[in-house]
Amino acid sequence: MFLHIDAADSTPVYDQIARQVVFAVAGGALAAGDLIPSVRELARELAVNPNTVARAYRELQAQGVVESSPGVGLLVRSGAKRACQRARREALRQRVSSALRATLDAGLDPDEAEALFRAELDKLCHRYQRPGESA
Amino acid sequence: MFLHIDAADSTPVYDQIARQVVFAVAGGALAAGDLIPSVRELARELAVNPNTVARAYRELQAQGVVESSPGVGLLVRSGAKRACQRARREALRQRVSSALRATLDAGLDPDEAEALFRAELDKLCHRYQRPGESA
Amino acid sequence: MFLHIDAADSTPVYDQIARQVVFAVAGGALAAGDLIPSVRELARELAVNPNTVARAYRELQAQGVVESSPGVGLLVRSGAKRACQRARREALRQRVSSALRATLDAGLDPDEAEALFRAELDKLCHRYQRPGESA
Amino acid sequence: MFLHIDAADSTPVYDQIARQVVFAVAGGALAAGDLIPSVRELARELAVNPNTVARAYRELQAQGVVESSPGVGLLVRSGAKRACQRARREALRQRVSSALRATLDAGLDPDEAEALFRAELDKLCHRYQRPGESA
DNA sequence: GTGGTCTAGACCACG
DNA sequence: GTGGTCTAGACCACC
Repeated sequence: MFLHIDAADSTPVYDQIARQVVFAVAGGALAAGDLIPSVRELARELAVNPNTVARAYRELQAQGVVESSPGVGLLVRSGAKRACQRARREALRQRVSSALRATLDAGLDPDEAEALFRAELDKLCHRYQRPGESA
Repeated sequence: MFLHIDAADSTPVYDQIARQVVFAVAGGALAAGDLIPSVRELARELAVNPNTVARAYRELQAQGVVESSPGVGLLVRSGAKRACQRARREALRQRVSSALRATLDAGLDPDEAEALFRAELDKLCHRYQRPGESA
Repeated sequence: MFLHIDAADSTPVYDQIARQVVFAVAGGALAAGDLIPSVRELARELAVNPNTVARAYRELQAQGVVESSPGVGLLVRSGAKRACQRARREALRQRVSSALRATLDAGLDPDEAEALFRAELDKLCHRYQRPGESA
Repeated sequence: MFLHIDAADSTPVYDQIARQVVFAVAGGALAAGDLIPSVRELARELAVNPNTVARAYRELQAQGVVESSPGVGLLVRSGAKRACQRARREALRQRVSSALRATLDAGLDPDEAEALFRAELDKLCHRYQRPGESA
């Protein structure tokens, strides 16, 4: 399963679920017409309250990412991919922007902000790309 | 006054106040022994409830940033500067790190993350440094 | 319920609540994973304002004794017991130490301090152990 | 001067002053008819607000420990010594008693309370009586 | 139902 | 004047 809940994250669980579904559609892991996991199944897998999953799904329906097919489940809508990519881009942009704003507000100059950014990026890349993996 | 409340910010008002005091101490705007603004005065200036300011100040006391001098006010503690600088650095580091993690989790590769970062940094710098100002 | 408020005690109500929860964890009356009484419930039982209980609980969270499970309640954290025992021991030690220091500062010699201590201990033990109960 | 202010002590400064005068009378450091330091002089020595000293002296007058001699100052009253000794005894008794009560309330049994007491007494005696000093 | 934030206003202790 | 405590009640997010 492509979903994971981060208890340390301050964003609500239902938001984490909805966001990850959007990102999965944006990245192609979920394609138009695909069935997403049932509320009960996902709730069991993630060990969260079914109401929480249901709320995430409700928001995804409201955003037009999925649609209900009675008796079948929730399907990824045909036009959803492009919208999800836009949403993903915007969400990331906002997050990066606000982190930068906080940094500059705190009195660091752009060079220091950049150094901070590079240090963190290097740290994180070691998790995604083991040294020597990609020549 | 060095404090401003951002109503759009989802972080609680009392947290914004406490954080900005910590940053002011880290940056030297407030030095050891300085009296910070009184609860009532700051509440009036920021147009918030005195209890909200009091809560921010209570947390600053708990963190050891300020200490109460009964009948006088709250004073910046002598050893606070270094701790505040550490706290500021760590807060910024965490924020940048989590923004980057979200970016990479979403499937962007490091180059795309960097491009995103640069674009936002350039946007923000125009607020801090008018074009052509510094060669 | 294991909690009681002593109105005659000059220590704040929220402190009495927090301390008693710490002591309950230290003594095993509350175990890791246990749900502590809800803010509203405890406020009703003790006949104090919910905000007062909330403040006690906030401090317990800050101390790492309990953690919030959104929509569920406050749970005793897994590692809390040992820390609570340490905190309890230290609190008692400080109190005894300061009473003794005051006694010696006042000019009583150690033997007089000891006599005073024994007299009070005997007085108090009669509340905990009826005369003749234990040889 | 026999007075010292402990900033770490949570009891108010004026209380510390008044108490120490009472203890000085009880111990004979101040005798009936002695003049206690003037408000201004003591305030300067202790580096506290004159109002604070004045308040301490007001309480001492109310308790009948000192009396005003217009144009001269405040004198220790003739009958004060015995009352001060009683007050000192009672203050210490209460403090020891409340420390013991807290200890027993916390679940320690009398033997543990005694062990705690002895440990602290030994610690403190090393400050008052250097090893080998009194055989 | 849960906790979390905020407002409003009273009262007290200290200087 | 200062901070500290407590009450009362509103609104929100989450489950």
